[in-house]
Amino acid sequence: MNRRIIYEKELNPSQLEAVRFNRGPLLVIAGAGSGKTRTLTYRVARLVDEGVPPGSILLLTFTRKSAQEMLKRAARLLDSRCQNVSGGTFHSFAYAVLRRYAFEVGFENGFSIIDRSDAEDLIGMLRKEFMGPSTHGALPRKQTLTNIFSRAANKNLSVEEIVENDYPHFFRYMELIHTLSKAYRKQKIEHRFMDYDDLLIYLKMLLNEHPDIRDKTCSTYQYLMVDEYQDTNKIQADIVYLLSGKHRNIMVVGDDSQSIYAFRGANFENIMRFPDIFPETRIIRLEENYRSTEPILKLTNVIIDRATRKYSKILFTRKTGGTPPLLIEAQSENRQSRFLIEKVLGIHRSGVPLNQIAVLFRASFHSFDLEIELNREGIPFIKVGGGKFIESAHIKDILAHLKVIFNPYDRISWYRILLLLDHIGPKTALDIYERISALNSGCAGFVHSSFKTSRSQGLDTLKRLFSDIDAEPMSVARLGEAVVRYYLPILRKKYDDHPKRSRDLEHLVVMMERYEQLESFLTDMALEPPNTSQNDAVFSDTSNDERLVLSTVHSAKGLEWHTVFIIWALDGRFPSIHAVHDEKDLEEELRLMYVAATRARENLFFTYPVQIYDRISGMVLNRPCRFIDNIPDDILPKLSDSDL
DNA sequence: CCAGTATCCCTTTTT
DNA sequence: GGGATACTGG
Repeated sequence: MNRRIIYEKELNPSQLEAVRFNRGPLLVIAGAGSGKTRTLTYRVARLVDEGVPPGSILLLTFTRKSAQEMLKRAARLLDSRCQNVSGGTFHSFAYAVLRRYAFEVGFENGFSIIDRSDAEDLIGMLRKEFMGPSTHGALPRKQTLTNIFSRAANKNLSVEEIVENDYPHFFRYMELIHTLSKAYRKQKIEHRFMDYDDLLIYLKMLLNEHPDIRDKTCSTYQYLMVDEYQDTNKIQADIVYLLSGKHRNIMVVGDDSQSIYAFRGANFENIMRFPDIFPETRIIRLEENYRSTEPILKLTNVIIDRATRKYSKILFTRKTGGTPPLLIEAQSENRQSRFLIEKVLGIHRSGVPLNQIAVLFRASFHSFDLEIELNREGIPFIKVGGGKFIESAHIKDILAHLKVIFNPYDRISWYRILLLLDHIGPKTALDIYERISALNSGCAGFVHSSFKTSRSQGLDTLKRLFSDIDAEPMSVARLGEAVVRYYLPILRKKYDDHPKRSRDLEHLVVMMERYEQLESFLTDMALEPPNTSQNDAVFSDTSNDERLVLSTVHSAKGLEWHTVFIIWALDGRFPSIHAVHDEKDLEEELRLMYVAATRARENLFFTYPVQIYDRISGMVLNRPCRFIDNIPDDILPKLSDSDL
């Protein structure tokens, strides 16, 4: 049933203008809590309402979850047609397009996506290969190399430029780094791998070099909308430009003050320069904040006021009253945790559900002590961000087996699963892979060969696994079960904490139940890995389960809670010690703090332990975060936990 | 050539 | 306090 939407009643004038905007480029500068999502959903609904075919609308967002959420909301506003709007991340969109046109970008036989750690493994193998005795130990580690290559790709710069600017101390190995970069590129092509960056690079290339495909794509997607535009990078901006084609119906929404992904190449200049690239751009500002009370907004305005470059906008709210934020000095880390727990329990008792309270922090490990205390007190919580689940070795082991089943020439994964076996080291593993590759008959080649390893019991078991799997067709989840069954003995031998880890494996199998194709499971694991760490949190889509939320600030983007605690508001932690020497990095930390603080509706607390010795820097950290230091008491009152 | 032990490193944030 | 790398003995 088609609900009749009365746009002018449900939206404020600025939102309404954006929603009614029809054709051409539109830039919406949307302050925190100003109804950005609302504006996007209403615009989707309005377009569909007026007869635009849903399939011709493309909504690009930062996570696929937020795209789905918006389309669901639009469907609730109007009707189910909105669910047919195309939505997703740049990466998932790129994947969808490239799968269709793989041939045109030189991947005649398709490709698979490798995630960050796969890329590191591959680069690590090459690094070992190319490392001579003279460069022993001095070459950047594999993570650093991966970083360099990825930055170059995302910023559209050469590897040389990145090394020169960001890693000058490695400049003398430039030649070798360059060789490695080329070798990495070659390996990826040979093995039909694309990393995250490649998805964007090849999409851009495709659109650039194939005008016919570009025209076709542009006419398919007549209306483009991009959310979180402040966190796009150069290639993404180029892609947006190419996609806007002749129709130039491109709406981008963002807040330059909330740009927090520069470390992965995002450039908030994209949003600043948008009107230069599309000179006929209409700019709309959303400045009314519907989220936070006045005292909170007053503080966040002070925080962001210290940023140097931004679109000017002044947020205001009509939510007067409310308590001012509070800065609390705790005597130790543990006292910080205990203060927080007490406060949480108090607020909870006064009627606020636990899932409406969030604890935010700069880096994932900042919550360790708190997690221990929460467990001790039996307070249920969910931790978001930090990417633990998919990163853990046992999960990667299982995925490696599945990847080999999907692509028997996946060198990284073969290497990984062979190394798990007794008496097989790097050399033997590579030899075996070479054989499999030369035989060119997939897993069967492996199953039916004999290898001259003296003690090859492990190999026989592995062969049996693959031949069992080959014998009968199984569902994705059954496949997972078979691999887990095979892997369990290895797990027990490898880890003392195997009970906990084997529960993770069971969860993984449950997740697999949702998939019909192994390929789509593996793609999702690479493109949209579960964001929460371990435990059953992964599956509970029920948003009303009662758990305290622990989250990195990055993962909290776009969300809001009744009460927000920002812990470790200690200079050197937040802002991170690594950022304090660089003007630009520091400003990003400032924006990060702004994002954190603007998540709060009613209550906002900052806490920091008064004195901490930092091992890494060898420094004593004893100042509160500089972004909230020296703020007048009437805006940010201060308190010590020893006073309580 | 593998496996076990010593040593050093660094520890953001994520598609 | 952990993970990756380097070294050494079997």
